Order: sequence, then structure tokens, then C-alpha cells
Amino acid sequence: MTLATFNVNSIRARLPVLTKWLTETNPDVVALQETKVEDAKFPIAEIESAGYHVSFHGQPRYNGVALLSKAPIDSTLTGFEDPEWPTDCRIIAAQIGEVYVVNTYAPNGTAVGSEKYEYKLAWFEKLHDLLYDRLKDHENLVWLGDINVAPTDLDVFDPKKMAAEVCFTSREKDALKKLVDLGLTDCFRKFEQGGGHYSYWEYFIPNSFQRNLGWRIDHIYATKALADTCTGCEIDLEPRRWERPSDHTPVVASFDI
DNA sequence: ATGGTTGGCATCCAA
Repeated sequence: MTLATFNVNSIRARLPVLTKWLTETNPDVVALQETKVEDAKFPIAEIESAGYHVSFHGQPRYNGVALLSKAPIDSTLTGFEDPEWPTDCRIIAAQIGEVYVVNTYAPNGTAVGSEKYEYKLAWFEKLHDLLYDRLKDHENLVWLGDINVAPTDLDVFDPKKMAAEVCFTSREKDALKKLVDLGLTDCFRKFEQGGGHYSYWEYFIPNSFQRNLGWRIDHIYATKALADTCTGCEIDLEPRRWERPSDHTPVVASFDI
């Protein structure tokens, strides 16, 4: 079974890239982020034509997440399911076959010290509680998505420069570590311990992809039981080379399950 | 210090 995460930065703008990639790669499950489309306008037909069931949670203009799966998607949940929290369309979770899948688009944080930065940290605390709860019932759980935190110096192109930048501050890394310490394995790091492997290259740095000025902020985490069956995890650079690419590229993990 | 690019029920906001 292969599971992938891909921040498409607008599913409608990315349909040519996405459908081409689905056809060529044929993953079993795909978690999408930044679909940037309200549910009524989601391109259901195009996704189903590619051979996938689909479940989505979106709003106009910003955010939005979706799950694509060859197998049926059961008991989908969206958001924190807490009326105290805004429904900003960052979380979709479902049972797919033997795996419980949690797909998240973590808040970017915008600027250190801003209201949105504090929201991001509070959101990670809240996600900690959600995952803690789900882990009680699901031995085979995958948490994947645009995590919007680079965990170590190996995961950004210039750690010194990034030290005070959003997505790489100590508070964000600590918040992520607290979630990982629930007992999750970063599948990519099971196979690759070196630096220079990224999943996101900013549009607004000229030729950032060609110069490999990137960040590894798209991750696939698995519970120990599942991570033990993980046979590979790779960043697929190809779609970032295609015409009108997303600023992110997919990450794919394979499991013997 | 600032800019650069991309997307969207847009002519600014978010990333």
C-alpha cells in the first residue's frame, strides 16, 4: 500500500499536474492540501475519472484538504470537531482499509510573534490532543500532510538564516516534537539521514527548485507498528519540473500492509 | 531591509 501527501496549491490550477501524476504513479491513497476550493466547486468528476474515491473539506480561496483513495473511504471526520475552534479546513481524517489516515494542512504562521503564529502553536497543541485520542483506538495510524515545520537543520537549505523564520523556530520545532513523541516515526528519515532533501521550494526565490533552495515540510508519520512495515519513503521531484507546478512536490511512502 | 512569484468569487491577502 502506498500513501502520498501533496500540497497542490489550488486543485483546480493543478489538475493537469495532479492527474498526470496520479496516472503515472498510481498511489493507493493521496492526501492533498491547499485545495483552495469550496466543496460545491470541487472537481469530483476529474478525480473519479482517474480511478479514485474522494473526500474533501474546503472553503473559498484558502486552505482546504482532501483524501483520494483507490479503496473506499470510511467514516470521514473534518476539523477538530470542537465548536470552540474555527472551521478553517485544515484537517480531514478517515479509515481507509487497515489504516487510519489523518491529513493536515498546518497553519503557516505568517510571521513570528503575529497572531497567526500563536494560532499555529495553539493548533499544534490541539492536534496533539486529537492524535493522542485517535492513537488509543488505532494501532495503524498515519499522520501526513503539509506540516509547515522543518524538524532539523538538515531540513532547510540555510538553517542559520532560517533560525528566526516562521516554520523553523524553536517553539514550532518543539510543538512538532511533542506530537512525534506520541510514538510516531518520520518515514522519510527511516531511509534517508542526509540533508538537501526538500519537498517545498518558494516561488518567489528565483529558480529556487533548480538551485535546491528548499524546505522539507511535507511529512508522513506512522505509528511504530505501521512504520515497521514501511518499505520506502521518497520525495518525487518530477512533478515540480512540469509546466505550472505547485511550489510543493509529493512525498510517497510504501507499506507492506 | 527588501524583494521576488503564484493563486484566488481578488484589484489585496496568504504563502
